Amino acid sequence: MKTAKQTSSLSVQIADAIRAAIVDGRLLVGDRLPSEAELADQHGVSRATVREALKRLAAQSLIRTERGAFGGAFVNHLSYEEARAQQVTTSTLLLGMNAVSFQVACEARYALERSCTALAAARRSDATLTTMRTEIARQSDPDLTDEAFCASDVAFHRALVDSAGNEVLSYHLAGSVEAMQPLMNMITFTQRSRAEIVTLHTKIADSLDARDAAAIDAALTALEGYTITLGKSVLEQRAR
Amino acid sequence: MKTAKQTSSLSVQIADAIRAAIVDGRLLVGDRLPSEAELADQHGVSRATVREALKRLAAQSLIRTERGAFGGAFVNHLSYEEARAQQVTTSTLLLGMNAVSFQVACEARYALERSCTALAAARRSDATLTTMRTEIARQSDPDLTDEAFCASDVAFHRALVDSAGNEVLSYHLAGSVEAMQPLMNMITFTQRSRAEIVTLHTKIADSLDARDAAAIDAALTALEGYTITLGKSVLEQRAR
DNA sequence: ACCGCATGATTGTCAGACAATTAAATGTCT
DNA sequence: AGACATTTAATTGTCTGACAATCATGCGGT
Repeated sequence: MKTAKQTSSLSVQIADAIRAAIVDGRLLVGDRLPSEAELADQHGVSRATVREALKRLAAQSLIRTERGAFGGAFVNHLSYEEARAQQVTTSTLLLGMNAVSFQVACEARYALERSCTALAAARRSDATLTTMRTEIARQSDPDLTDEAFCASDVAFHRALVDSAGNEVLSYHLAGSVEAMQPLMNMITFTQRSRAEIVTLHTKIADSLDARDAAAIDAALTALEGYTITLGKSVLEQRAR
Repeated sequence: MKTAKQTSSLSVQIADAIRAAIVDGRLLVGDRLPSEAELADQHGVSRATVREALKRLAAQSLIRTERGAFGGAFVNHLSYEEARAQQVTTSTLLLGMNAVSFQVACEARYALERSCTALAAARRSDATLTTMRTEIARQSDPDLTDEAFCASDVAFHRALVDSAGNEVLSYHLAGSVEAMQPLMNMITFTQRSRAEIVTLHTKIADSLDARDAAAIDAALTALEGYTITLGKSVLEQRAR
């Protein structure tokens, strides 16, 4: 795979060494790393270099640091929330930097979201259904700002994927849905388009209520088509 | 959203400020940030603090640094590869640290993978099909180590998701498949289980060749069931 | 025109210092 | 003895100043 990384900086090498120790279990969650001074000694570098290495790991939420006596760097417990936040940052930037067309992103997002329909139909709970109905009601308010409408849209889809009752699936899907938000925010929602979306959301909620996976699938596909249409019209308008 | 982060360290604050500038476009790909000395002046901190902030951003692949005259920190172009590598690191740790059951992880992974079947059936290319057939042939070699078998398995599924012809979808799916590898490595493949997997892989390739999305779906579901069975037997064996 | 070399800008690393924070140990009062 | 205040020691956060390594540029010599 990767051979000799010719000349990566010392701080990178140290960060890689510690990361490897965490990933393959030589350091467990909650373990305390040696103090910065000790690490500096062990690796034969200055404290500043060790600190840069630790900051790299902290940026990936692999470790957390506490100050004071008996403080130090601890292997962090990566929660679903933290992991999702990082995934969203990465995915958002990926979409923004690679000139991904709205259509391709949308296609991916809805293809992914449809992967929860079968499980959701089988396992749906009243809690997520209630959330979905609540968000639909909110989306029907004409005074809602575009931003709030988008946020409610995300909450609605989040509830849908949570209905599948699989945390790992929720993590992946919620991440991909949220990462799309900057692109979705390009769309200014007219009252007519909002009504159309609310209609489709209602269809999704009703189908989920009835445990009809195929109908959820169909409604999501319709939503995908409509969203792409909206995106195209925005692009055309912007061209002028 | 988040208001006053009471007492986050200066390096975190500076990293957040720069990250925000990148995410919402005030800094574009390829732009050069001010030198460390200038940033230190601007923010009224020492160079060491600025450096720690930059290392945090570098760890997320948001920037890259070059040495020498006219070097400095540049806003990085986040490639699909880099993004996927980060996603895999995060997801792998998430699975490892949260005592996710093999069954739940498997269920999520195959649910996600099935989201590419419709598009893959519609757009499949000879290139990906060839890759899949090649990997199947490799997997039929009885002398293959468990590790190599797993690697080939990943390559096979990677080719399947690439068949959908949507880079964004490939990024998400390949990431979730790869993140499962440490869990998959727990399974020691007997010759009989390898044969069963090769059979199902062949069915997937044949169905993709025939553009039969439903059949791919069914084969993936069968593979999911078989994998979970294997996982269970490993757990039982380990209990003794 | 070509080669080599100095030069300046910039990051990478180091050493040492001090401030801030925090848990534990110690002391003090009731 | 127990509650409360103080000291202490360990540790991270930050600063300062320095030097080494790297590299585009331009200058000078041939």
